Amino acid sequence: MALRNALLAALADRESSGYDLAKKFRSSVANFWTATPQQLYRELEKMEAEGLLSARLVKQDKRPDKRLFSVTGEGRAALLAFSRRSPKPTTVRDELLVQVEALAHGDVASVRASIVEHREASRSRLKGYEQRLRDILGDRTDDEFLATGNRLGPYLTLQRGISFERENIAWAELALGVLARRYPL
Amino acid sequence: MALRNALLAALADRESSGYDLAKKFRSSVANFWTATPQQLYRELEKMEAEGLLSARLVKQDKRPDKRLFSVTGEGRAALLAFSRRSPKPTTVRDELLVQVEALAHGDVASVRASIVEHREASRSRLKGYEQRLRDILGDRTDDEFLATGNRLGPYLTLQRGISFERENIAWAELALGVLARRYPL
DNA sequence: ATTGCATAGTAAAGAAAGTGACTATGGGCC
DNA sequence: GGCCCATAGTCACTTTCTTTACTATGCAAT
Repeated sequence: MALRNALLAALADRESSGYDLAKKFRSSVANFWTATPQQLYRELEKMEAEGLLSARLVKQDKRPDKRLFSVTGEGRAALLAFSRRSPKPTTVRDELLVQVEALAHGDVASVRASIVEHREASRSRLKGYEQRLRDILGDRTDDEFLATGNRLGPYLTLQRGISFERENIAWAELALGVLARRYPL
Repeated sequence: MALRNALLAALADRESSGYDLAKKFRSSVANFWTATPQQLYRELEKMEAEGLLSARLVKQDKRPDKRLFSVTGEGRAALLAFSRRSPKPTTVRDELLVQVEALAHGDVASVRASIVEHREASRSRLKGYEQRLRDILGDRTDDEFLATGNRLGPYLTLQRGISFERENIAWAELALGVLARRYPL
């Protein structure tokens, strides 16, 4: 009931295929909503059946045909209605932090390795977000963009993604420092 | 397959009832893992059936009887095995950010109100975490605690919760500032 | 006297999500 | 020629989660 809205939000800007959306969910939407490609394809079918989306088949020469989805009037109405509802509280699922919580009952060396992995993944996502931010800004400063730009929503969610990843990295450094001190190699 | 580990982590420290766990998941574990009471009761049953937990009935005078769960040897082994697995990537579900992403297609006044609500909820959780941190530290400084304390895991996850909520608040301020500028009341 | 809150749970349907395998085309690499 | 990668999906199965609605007890406030 909520993935739909993330899809409507993504499709409201541009017509896309399931494949395009899967990439977008992997690279940027994952910041605030995660979904697997299978989920997307399933949900897109349902939404088309319910009249929120319309689809058109595009034949391609050099690659497989694709279906491009776009938001219908009904879909736009649903998105507007969603924007008026009070959003559910954020939910987080972070297995690494479960491991850290149980540090005293687990394998410290292994958890330490997981923290390092996690930090590297955050660094890599952070780079992607920063690149994307530069793309949105173009040659404008943040301030010029905020005064006149027309992709405020994506700008704001991107900022949240950036600060989240920065905090992930800072936290990982803290945790590794603590572990180095208490559990020397 | 993963909620169990969060439960094992919570129970490894102290024997608890389902009700206790529900409170803990609401107030602190929610930082890195969310679960409803119904999920917990169901999972606890399964885990007891599989031998990861043992339960004992405690009769109470002034309130309903309760069942206290504790981790068995098998449960400890499962937790150790979990700590050695590579954790799945963090997943986030944040409806507010979906609304913000679709700002241009939604009701800005309503989204603004949601951001304010969200900020207040973060402030309140932040206060709770800071209190909990003071409880863990007692009269020690962070540094003394890190040198000798014995609840390092909870300390670290709490730090992550605190920085997360601080960033939520800072982001909300940013977003409200941007909206005030672009969509004056 | 009743309402509301905290404690302590249970039941069961239905929606959503995750997992793994599979089909197909074309391009580039070695 | 064989292999992997990117594109563009589909299918089936299973697990997990959410939602809604229940049962009970005792305390405190109005």
